Amino acid sequence: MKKRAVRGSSSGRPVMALLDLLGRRWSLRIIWELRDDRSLTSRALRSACDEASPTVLQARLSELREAGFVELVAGDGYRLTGLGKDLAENFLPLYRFAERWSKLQTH
Amino acid sequence: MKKRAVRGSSSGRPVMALLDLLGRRWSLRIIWELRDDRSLTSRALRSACDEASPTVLQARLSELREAGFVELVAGDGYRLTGLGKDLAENFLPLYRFAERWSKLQTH
DNA sequence: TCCCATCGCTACAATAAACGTAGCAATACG
DNA sequence: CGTATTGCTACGTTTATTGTAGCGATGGGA
Repeated sequence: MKKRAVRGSSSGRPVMALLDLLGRRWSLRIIWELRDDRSLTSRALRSACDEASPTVLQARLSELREAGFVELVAGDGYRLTGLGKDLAENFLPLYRFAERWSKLQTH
Repeated sequence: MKKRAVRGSSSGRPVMALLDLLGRRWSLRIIWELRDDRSLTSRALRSACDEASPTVLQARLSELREAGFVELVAGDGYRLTGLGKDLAENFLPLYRFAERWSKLQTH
């Protein structure tokens, strides 16, 4: 029998916790959809995310809110916090890489 | 009845495909563990990844190899390709962010 | 007031992904 | 020959995600 954290892999070093949070389904996508100061209602976000299940979207939103990356503004929907924008900024090179990479993929 | 891709969310825009690949469990972690030209055997990688199941690790490795990010060098184990290093480079700001963020978390 | 649309969010059964353990074939070294 | 390692797979169990439906609350008209 092996002991395991609630959702392991984040034991110890700090980077792991973020990789663990972002390595869940739709986490990266949500941040992507909220980039550039976009604000989306829960349903608009669901549409943007390819009609993903509201169950898991709410779960991710809760986690991202608890982590301080996302906030819910009454009457305006979800959007990135200052910290969340900071995170998204750090994603920019990754997104640019994705563009280049996708050209290699479809060749 | 809704039609859905094999592992959806990557439909259409190119960035999605990468987010989809990296948004799977252990993907980000594997790249992290292979950073800085490290080369790890499958079992060493398993140890590094908190004894994750070899089933899923092999699956991720296959996907990452197919995507051209990781390669298996006979007698040396797994390591990042040139493209993989390029990807890892684009992760650097994210890792640095994680360090800062983790300090806010544990407060 | 009533109707109706929308909001954020949840229940719940069905399906897919990941886990944990064990072990295979291949290779290398004694 | 044995033994240890490599990459990798089988398979039953557990966990995560899906898909559909619907809740209570809120805001506008009519």
